[in-house]
Amino acid sequence: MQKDTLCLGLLSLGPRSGYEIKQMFEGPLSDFYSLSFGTIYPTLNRLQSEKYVSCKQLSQSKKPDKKVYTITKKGKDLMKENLLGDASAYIRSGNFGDQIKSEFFLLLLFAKYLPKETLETVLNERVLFLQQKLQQFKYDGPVPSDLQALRNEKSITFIRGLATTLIESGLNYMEKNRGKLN
Amino acid sequence: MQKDTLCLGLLSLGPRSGYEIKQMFEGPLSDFYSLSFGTIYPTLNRLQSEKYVSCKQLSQSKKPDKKVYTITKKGKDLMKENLLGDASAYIRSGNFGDQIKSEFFLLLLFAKYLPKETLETVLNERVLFLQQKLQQFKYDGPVPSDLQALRNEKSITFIRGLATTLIESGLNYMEKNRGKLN
DNA sequence: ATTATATATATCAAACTGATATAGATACCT
DNA sequence: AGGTATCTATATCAGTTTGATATATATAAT
Repeated sequence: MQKDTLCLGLLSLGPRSGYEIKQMFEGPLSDFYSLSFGTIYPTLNRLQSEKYVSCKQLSQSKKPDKKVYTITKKGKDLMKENLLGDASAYIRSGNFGDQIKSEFFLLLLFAKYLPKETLETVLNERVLFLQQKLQQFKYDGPVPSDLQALRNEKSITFIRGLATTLIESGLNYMEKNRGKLN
Repeated sequence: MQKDTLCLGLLSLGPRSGYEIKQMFEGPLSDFYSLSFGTIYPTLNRLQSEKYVSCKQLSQSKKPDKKVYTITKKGKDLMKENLLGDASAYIRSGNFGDQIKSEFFLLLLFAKYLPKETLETVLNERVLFLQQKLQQFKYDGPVPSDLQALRNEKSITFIRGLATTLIESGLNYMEKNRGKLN
């Protein structure tokens, strides 16, 4: 999915600044996709110059000003059109896997070259990390408005359930089988 | 993990050409990491000029010549040193998640903008893909030598078991809960 | 005061990808 | 015999993306 469609999609959930969009990519969304500032800011500027989003400079007390972007009618139309194109391209491409770069799995692959205690630490930290992730996905209390906007999406129920299931079965497997690595 | 360490690590499993390294990244390894030709070839050339690998031009019948790279003692030393550094950096970084770009999850997130039948196709194709992946990970018969080299690694038993568990629980969840997306 | 931290925007060198070019060899079709 | 397609194999590069850095405002802590 191109960055334009993704930014427009996130803005369709409510007006946001570039900084807030980045924050969405650092919460639970980070497990599925991410974009850096170097991509987000230029994209928003271009989308604005092409009238797909409008922009209001907002003064805040206790914080620096921010530029809040709102998706326009033209932007929503483009988003829907692109989304359809992306889905068709996804289907036609025949490539239904995710693009993954996993430092953890590479370290496991070359585990035999690592001291035993280093490997143990890597595994322990990964388990702790996954346990935290699991709590995040299960947590149902109040969250910042950026994340609440995501959470209001109907499909998020399905996605959170899937993430929870995957992490739980992964943790379970690791705790039962980590002995095989020694 | 830097590309140098990764290429050396793969060459430590046996001599390979750039094309064969790329093929390893297109098999089961693709689910954990990947590098493109544009990264692999320049890396191998540099590693050779710095004596971390040696290179033999090989004539083949029925196929074009290939350049087969073999890791040197100096290369193995660098690999082990880098691997230790990578593991320490991983632990210190505090970032234990994987970097993921998932077109599938983004399409799910914006599912409400997609026609019902498009969403159904996306889900059906993903399920078929995962079922194939599962068979690949479970398959224990003969494979090309590149993949056999990976399979001989002791840690692969753990990794294959983990991948199998994750895919199975994911498929199970999707088949039980996909109704929630309508 | 100084340091640290958080919010916020912006830019850019370095790295990486995806596409393309080139080329040898086989295989199939007409 | 010529044309097309496919697979193996190496190489390059424009365009994209990241990760780091710069700049600035404001609060909080030492």
